[in-house]
Amino acid sequence: MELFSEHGYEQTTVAEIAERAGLTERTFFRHYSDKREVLFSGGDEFRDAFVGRLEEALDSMSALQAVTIAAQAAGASLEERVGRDFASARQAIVSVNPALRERELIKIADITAAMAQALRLRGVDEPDASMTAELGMAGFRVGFDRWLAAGEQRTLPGLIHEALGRIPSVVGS
Amino acid sequence: MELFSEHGYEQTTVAEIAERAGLTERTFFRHYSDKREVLFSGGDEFRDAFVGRLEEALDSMSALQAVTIAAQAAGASLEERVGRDFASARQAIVSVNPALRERELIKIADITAAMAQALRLRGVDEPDASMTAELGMAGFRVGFDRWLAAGEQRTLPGLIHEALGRIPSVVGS
DNA sequence: CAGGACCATGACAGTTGCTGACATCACTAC
DNA sequence: GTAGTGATGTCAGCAACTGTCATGGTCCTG
Repeated sequence: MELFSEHGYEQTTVAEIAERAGLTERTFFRHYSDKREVLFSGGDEFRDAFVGRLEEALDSMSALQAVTIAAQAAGASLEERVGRDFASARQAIVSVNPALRERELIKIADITAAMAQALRLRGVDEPDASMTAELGMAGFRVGFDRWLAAGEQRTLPGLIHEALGRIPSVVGS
Repeated sequence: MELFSEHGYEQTTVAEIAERAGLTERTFFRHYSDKREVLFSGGDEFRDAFVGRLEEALDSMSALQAVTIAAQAAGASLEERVGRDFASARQAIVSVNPALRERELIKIADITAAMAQALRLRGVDEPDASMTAELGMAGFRVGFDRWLAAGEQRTLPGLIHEALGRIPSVVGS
């Protein structure tokens, strides 16, 4: 994060990162599958928070409600684990770099696919399972973007809830 | 496509592609920004079909209806321009390769952002603009995936329409 | 405590994607 | 006919990534 903030992501070489960490370049690639992964290390916990909470919630409510709960839980987990300041600094680096955006998008897509699979296992048919998962993730993304907007005071789960709460009127109008 | 089908995407070098095309490797990179782009050459037309149709449709109907029309138009354009067989062969290569999936996802994300921007210019506020755009793209994706499923007979626009038509009941149940 | 089975790291060479710089050649405008 | 423009070739070079082998530490076991 230090090096990326100072010189930008592309201008920072893996050799420099390794040196700053007191490691060899070869060792870096043993810990991270590629250069981009340094910025995505907490991804597994995030996915597990998302999907795990979804599976729990599915016992007692509709699919979309459960997905909403899961998205909010993932947001709460993110807010607690890393905080808004870190998330904002990280996003400033990721959002301006196509290669990093791509990596972020595929992580999100994989979580969406995992949610759809969980819904299918609970008896939700296609295309409803995929659409519901996509809706939930759309709510997360829209809420997340607004959470990092300048001057925003609300909590991430609150913004996610608001985004998903807009669906009925978007559909109805 | 030939080389990728024979040896796989990663096992095919740019030098081989260039040689098969009777070009130099350097010339390849003058036509395509990177190795992945050979498989995404029609992307601009696709995006224009999507966003252009959305802007037209916004004059006479609700935002979600317009997005639905746009997604169906993009689907029709795709079906007509490349056909199901080619799309299927291409997807078989793209879907198994993370690097190619990433490229596909960022193209989709850019179109989604362009749709949200078009909606905002027509007076749709946030978060509704982003949510509507995300909904429309979700419908396209779900429809597209089913279009390529084995044994599927329906048209791509028809499947997109069906996917988006499921939203009210997903929300309501 | 000796010996061996690991596991993380270092060292090093090699491949491939991609870029900058310069030269060449065909074509067009005037 | 000449100058300009655009597409291509040539070449050198960087940086991301990988395979392979060596080294050193830790832990387990007899």
